[in-house]
Formats: sequence, structure tokens, C-alpha cells
Amino acid sequence: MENNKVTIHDIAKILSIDSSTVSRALNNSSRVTKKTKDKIIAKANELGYKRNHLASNLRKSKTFTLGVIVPRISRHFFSSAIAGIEETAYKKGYSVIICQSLEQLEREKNIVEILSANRVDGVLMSVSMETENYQHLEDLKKRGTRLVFFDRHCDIPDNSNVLIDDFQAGFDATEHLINNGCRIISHFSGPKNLEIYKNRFKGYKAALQKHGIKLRDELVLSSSLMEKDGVENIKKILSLPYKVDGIFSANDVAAIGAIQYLKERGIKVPEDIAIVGFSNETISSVIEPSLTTINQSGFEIGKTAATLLLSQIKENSSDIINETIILKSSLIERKSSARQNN
Amino acid sequence: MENNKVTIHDIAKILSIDSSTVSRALNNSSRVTKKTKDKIIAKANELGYKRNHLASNLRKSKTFTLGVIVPRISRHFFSSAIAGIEETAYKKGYSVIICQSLEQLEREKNIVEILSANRVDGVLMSVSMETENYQHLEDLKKRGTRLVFFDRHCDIPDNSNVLIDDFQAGFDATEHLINNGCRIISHFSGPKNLEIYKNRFKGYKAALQKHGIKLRDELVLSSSLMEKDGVENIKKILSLPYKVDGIFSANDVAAIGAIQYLKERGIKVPEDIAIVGFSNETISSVIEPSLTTINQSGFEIGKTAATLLLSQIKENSSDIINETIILKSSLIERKSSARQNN
DNA sequence: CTGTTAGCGCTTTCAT
DNA sequence: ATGAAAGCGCTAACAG
Repeated sequence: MENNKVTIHDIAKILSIDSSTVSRALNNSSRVTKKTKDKIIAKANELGYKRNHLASNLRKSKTFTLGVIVPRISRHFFSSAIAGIEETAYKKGYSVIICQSLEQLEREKNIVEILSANRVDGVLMSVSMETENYQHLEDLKKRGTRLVFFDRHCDIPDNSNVLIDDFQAGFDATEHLINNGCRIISHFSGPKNLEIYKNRFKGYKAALQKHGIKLRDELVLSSSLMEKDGVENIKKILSLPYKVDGIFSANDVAAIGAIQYLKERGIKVPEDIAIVGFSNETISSVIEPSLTTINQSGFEIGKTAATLLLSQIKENSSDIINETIILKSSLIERKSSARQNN
Repeated sequence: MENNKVTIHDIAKILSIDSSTVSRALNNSSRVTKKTKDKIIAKANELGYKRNHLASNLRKSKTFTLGVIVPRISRHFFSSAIAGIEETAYKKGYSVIICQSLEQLEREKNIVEILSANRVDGVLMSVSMETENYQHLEDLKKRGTRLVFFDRHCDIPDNSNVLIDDFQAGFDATEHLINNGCRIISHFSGPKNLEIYKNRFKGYKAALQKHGIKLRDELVLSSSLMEKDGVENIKKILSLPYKVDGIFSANDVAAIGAIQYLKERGIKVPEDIAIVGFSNETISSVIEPSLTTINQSGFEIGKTAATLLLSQIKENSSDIINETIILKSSLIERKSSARQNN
């Protein structure tokens, strides 16, 4: 019906008043009589008026939109994080533009440009696996866009971050295995240049050291976050001349690949080999109810990151704000998670 | 450094030319000398000029943005669909704004308004569980916004849809169970007013009928798509005075809940009770490698839906286009999926 | 090929 | 409390 073309000028003309008054009324300004305000609102509804945010945003140079960059939307951790971000943003009247870098630096750079050109009020991101140079992110900040990293951050100063305590998580996971009798413990890591994997590895090392277990380099296997990497890793582990009795997987995808491979061969987790891996609410208990996992709630991280970003946007002080929030991840021990034999 | 404030006028002033020429050059118009074009582009880069899409969009009344509305981002099917949408949109130079209705009609209505106010060029959506009245969607279309439903659609004429063949999927799943010796087959359905669940149920009924099996009402259990519903359902099934030997679950969440419950009690799938459920690439094989599933690729649906929407946007003919694409879902039979005993 | 002019629809001083 | 006027930054006729 109404072809979306109704403007404040149309309303103004019909009512023989000025468009600025209409604008004020529609923004519920106190400087308009209740009477005219009612009249204007009634007419606006009648005509099916819808404010054009584009025009409004241009004028105010504010978009009430946040950009979100993740490596891959369909990975459960990130989709949970996005859900948390969306809910938080929605409550505050913000929309979110979602982009995925697909782990490619070039795409990430391009996305940053697009978001910047769209004048988003802030950006939340988890860097791609390839990101080692941060120039595009520095530029974004210089242009005045607020930037908050979550989960995968950059090791550069003056950033705002929402992270989990990766060192502690790695330490706890490894120590859990040790406490359950494991002595030869492998570590499935992630892309080497990502801070989170560096820190989880450090936690692993520290736990081994604390318990006087020597680190064996051949037990530390990296991955590019594909299930097939997990399969390759577990194959390597099984082919060793000695028996590995525990695995700490720093990423869920590799753990899934490995567990599948083991299941297919009738090798039992955790009886034959114990695995503690990063995981999340939904999947962890489903993959293997007996599995002990390090839980990181994507939703919680997303929510926290969005809250932090929105608070920084609100403050609107032009000086660089940097604040890092570290969330504790918790080791969820499931029944019969202790190894039975050995 | 550059405070994001550089406009085409700044460039024009410095170069002593008109801003319209700058605009043309930056849009790579053929009506500008290569020489001046180069000069302009060089200066633009030097100053760190970034086009303001807001202004450009306002002028062109086109945003190169798609709105996406899903019930819940973190559900794997939807996050895969979003990934497919994002990739397709990105390739064509479109951005996507993601919103979740959280299965609430009120939220859905509000989101439609927001997207409309942001002048998105088109909307892709899967309706919420509560959506029985479609006025807000009719309005959106009337205002000239292209609308494509994917997966969860509305049973109203003149819509564009990308769906899976729900009837066939329900039929195949049920027949698979029958062919594997099941005679007493339960059906876990979803919210009753959603078309997809109606159609899957029809498929179930048809398969039973074809094989001369009587439909028992008490074996048909609906759900609100929560894992706990799956648990409740399986409890009911187990408490029946006779033995149910197969379950066709029309939604993955209920199936997951049920499988977890069974696993905890040492009841084996599919040996003790066979389950065929909707699922997706990643999860299906992980939950239970022996499980046969009906696979619906969210990514594929998202991609197809986005392609359809973008083609409709491009055509730009003002008359209502409606086209329905039905994707086949495939029954993935995994090893040892046939029931062993009974 | 380039400049002039006129907005897109809204908000916001500044008057009155 | 309302109106007049200017302009956010860009694009698109229309001239020349």
C-alpha cells in the first residue's frame, strides 16, 4: 500500500506545519505541545510513516550498528558468541552486521574496510588464523572506531579484550589428566600464531612441570582447526612406540575428529585414552557423556564483549580506552570421567 | 591519524576541481580522464579518504545490505545457513544484518521494523515458532522489500521460499525404520503451527500407511525444540506398556536430548531402539556414529536463499515475484545403522 | 570531459 | 512552542 515513501515533509505539508516540528514530535522532544505531538503521531501512523534511518544516521553520524568479525560463523563457539552479542546489542537498540573472515587475512582486511565505510559505531572481532600483521586494525582504531577483541586477540598494547583464562584452562585440563593417573599426555594445539593457543600450551607445560613430567616435543601437535587434523593427530599418537594415556586438546574441532576416529575403532574414551578438550554447553555432553571438558561459553563471552564495547561507545571520550576482561573457563567433570583401568 | 573526516569536497578543494568529478573518479566513471582520475585516487589514498556509505546509500536509496531473521543464531542449522548467506552476499558486495527472533512474535515484528527502517534491500527469514499472523511480513513486502523464506515458511500465497522436501524426508526416514524391521515407530514433532513439522508428520503418516502400519496418536509427541523436550518424549516412550522400536525425530534438538538420556541409561541406539532424525553435517556423525540421519545442509539452504533473493533484487521489477525452490534432503545411512537384534 | 545545481530525508541551531 | 534555514556526504541530472 504505502510505498515506503512517506517523509516528514509529507506529514508536515498535510498538517500545515514545519517538518522540523514533525521531526521533533517523532523524536518525542519536550519542545512540542502534547496536542500537536498527538496529531502528528496519529497522522504518521495513518500514512504508515517509517523513519529513514539512513538519513537520520547520516545527519547524526551515528549508526547504532556494530560490526562483528569472526573466522567462521558456523563454528559453535562463534555462533554462540554472536548470539550473545546480538541479544546484548538488541536490548540497547543496536543492530549487528556479521562478517566472517574464513580465516583469511585478505578477507579480514576487506571486511574492516566495509564496516568502516558503513560507519559502524564499533567492531567486535576474533582475528583470523592468518592475522599476524595488525595494520588494518590500527587504522580502524585511528579512524575512531571502537574495537574490542574477544577470544582470539592480538598481542599488541592498548586493546580492549574479552578473553578466557587460557593459561589456567590449559593448566587445569592437563592437571586433571595427571590427577587421573595419566603420565604420557599429548597436546593438540591450534594455529601457532594465535595467542590463545600459545597460552593454552603454556598452561600445559606448566602443569607438566609442576608434576615433574618431562615435555616431549613429539606429543605436541598443532592443527588448522579442521576435524581431519584431529584425525591425523590421533593417528600419529596411536602409532607411537609407547602408549599415550591422555590428551589435552586445545580446540574442540580436533578433539571431535579424534574422538570420532577412536569410536570407529572401538577405542574407549576415557578408559583407553583420556581426553580433555575445550568445548561448549551443547556439544560437550552429547559427543561423549563421560567426557571431561573445559567449558567456554561463547554466549557469555559475546555478551561481555558487546557490553564492554557499548559502554565504550557510550562514554564517547575520544581518548583510547583499553580494558581487558578475563573470564574463567571451568573444567566440567562428568561422571565416570576418571579413567577406569591402567 | 586521519580522523575519518576526509570528504570528496576536501579532495576537490585541494585539487581545485569539483567534488562531482572526484565522485566520478572514485566511482571509476568512464567520463573522467585517466590522468585526473589517477591524480584524484592518489590524493584520496594520501589523505586516507574512505567513502561514506551512509551518504551514498541515502542518495541512491540502496544499501547493499540484507537482513536475516532466524529464531536462534546458535542453533547449528541456522548458523550454517547464515554462513551460507554471508558468503553468497559477500561475493556480491552485500553485507548482512543478523537478527534473532528468539522464537518470539513480538521480537520478530520489531526486528522487521528495524530492518525496514534501515532500508535493507531484502530480507531472508525463518519464521518464529509463535508466528501465526503474517501481517508484519505482508507490510514489509508492500513497502517494496524483497522477502525470501528459508526452511520455516508461511503458508500464504505469493511468497518466495527455499525449502527442503519435508514430506519426502519424513517419508524416507520412517520408511527406513520400517525397512529395518521397526513396527512401532514414534514421531517426535516440533511446534504444531510450523509448516515444516506439519509436512514431516505427513510424510511419517504416509510411510506408515504405505506399509499398513496403524498410526497411534500417543506415539506422536510435539516439542518446543528444547533438549528437555526430547528427554520428556523419550521418557514417555519408555514408560509405555509396549516396546517402541523406532523413533523418527523431526528435529535434531529433541533427538539429541533423547539420545543423551538413552546413553546415560545404557540403552543402545540403534540396537535397542532405532532413531532417525534430522541433523546436519557436523553433529550427526559425532553424536552417534551409528546413527542414520536425514541431512539438511543449512549452508546449502542459506546459499540458495541468498542467491534467490539477490537475483530478485537485481531484477528490480516492481511486480511481486514468487518462486519456491525445494531442496532434497538426503538420508545418510551410517555403518551398523540397521538394528542388530529384535 | 568537467562544473553547476539540486537534492536523498533527516536533525539542529538560530530565530521568532 | 514552532518555523526558517543550513547541511550531513554523496550522486545525478543537466549544461557546456
